Amino acid sequence: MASSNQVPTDRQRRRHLQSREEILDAALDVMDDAGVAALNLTEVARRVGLRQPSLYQYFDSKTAVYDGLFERGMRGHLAVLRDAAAGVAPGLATLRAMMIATVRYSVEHPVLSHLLFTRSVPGFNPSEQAYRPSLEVVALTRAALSTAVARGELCASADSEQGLGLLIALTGGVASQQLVNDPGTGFDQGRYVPLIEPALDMYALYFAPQGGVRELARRTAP
Amino acid sequence: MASSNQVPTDRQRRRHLQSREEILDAALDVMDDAGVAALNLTEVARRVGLRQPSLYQYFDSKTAVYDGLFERGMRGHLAVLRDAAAGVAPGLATLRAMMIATVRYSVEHPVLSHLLFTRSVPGFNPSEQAYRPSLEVVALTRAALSTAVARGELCASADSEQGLGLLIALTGGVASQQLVNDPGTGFDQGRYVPLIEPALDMYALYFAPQGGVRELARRTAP
DNA sequence: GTCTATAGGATGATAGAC
DNA sequence: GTCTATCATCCTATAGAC
Repeated sequence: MASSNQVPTDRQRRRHLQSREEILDAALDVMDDAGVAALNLTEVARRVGLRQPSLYQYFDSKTAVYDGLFERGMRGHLAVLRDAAAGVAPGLATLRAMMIATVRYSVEHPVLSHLLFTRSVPGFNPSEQAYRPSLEVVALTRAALSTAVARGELCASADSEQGLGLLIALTGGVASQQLVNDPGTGFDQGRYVPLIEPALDMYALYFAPQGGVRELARRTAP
Repeated sequence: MASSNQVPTDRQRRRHLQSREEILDAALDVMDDAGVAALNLTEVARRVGLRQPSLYQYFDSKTAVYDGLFERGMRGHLAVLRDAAAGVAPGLATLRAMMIATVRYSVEHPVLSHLLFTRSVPGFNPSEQAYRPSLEVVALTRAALSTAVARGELCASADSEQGLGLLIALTGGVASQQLVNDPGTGFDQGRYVPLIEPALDMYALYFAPQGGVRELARRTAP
């Protein structure tokens, strides 16, 4: 009895975390209906079957809810990238799989990608912990670029800030165009999703290895 | 005296329109400080030297203010594109100038580009009139693509929905990366702005005309 | 942990005097 | 056209009972 109401049991801890996740689910629903910047704790509480003040047992503030979603989104993105990379050969094939996975993740989680990849919520800045997974995402991408160069699939200049920046710009550009111009459509039906493959071809051509097309063009120039 | 308080004079009309523009200026300032979704009519009125209810002489609602800004942004974008196209040769050089102008416009007007190119304001949808200039933007871009093909600077497949989509994705991707990852930095200092040139090179290489590098690579393949 | 009650603000929009 | 006054909400967050 000494510690019965002092230290929570594992079971209590699990239930608490489970409730947090349910609240985050509801918050996602609300934002999906009303817009990312229109998160409303009263509506979240209603959907989860609680009164609004009860949410403060699970989150210290509205910003903390945003932060929880941000962390969930970043972890999710990292997870699908790892999955994508695990299923294919290293190097260029991995880059391709990662780009496709990122566009798919963005299209299938429009609210999260708005929160992750834009500055659409006025007061909100993610905590260091919530942001951390994205460092791993960048590290994975750099590693895949480096491997593609080592395997002779891309020229050395691809493994640079410029090469990384162009890849990210292409990926984000395709995903953003799909979300803005064809919202509500899934990955398989999206009108702009098919731009992924030519975008990747374009990238691979531009960073073709030495002896590739650019070198050929230079050598055969008049 | 018969019509003195019925039909406004030209001078009155001009002053009215001028006040509208001042209100839009103040609204831009507010959004620049607090975020695009945090537009606040009381603060706008304060900055323009009026009381909040007086704004309703110039705009029917808060949404109408957003719409006025949207139209201004679209007209501005169209104007810089026309300027950019007017100063260079037709075809590929025009495409290059238009892409640079678009990234510059986005970086120099971050609030407007957020409003124009994302869905960051929950309830807001632009009116047909406000949206109209963007149709002209697309028409200009298509024309430049078509001209570049006709001049033999790009292969025929560039003048397609795919060619247009890739160009827009590249442009928006670079601009978006600059705004998200390096906000507050100008066009000339932006760390991601220099991606424009390689992005254009990448595009031109991918859609190189027949007899260009891709054709060469095919012919000299083992 | 959940509730009721409420503090404490902010905000969009309208009515009506001047 | 501009103002004061005010309506009508809506929302985050806290206090304290159970």
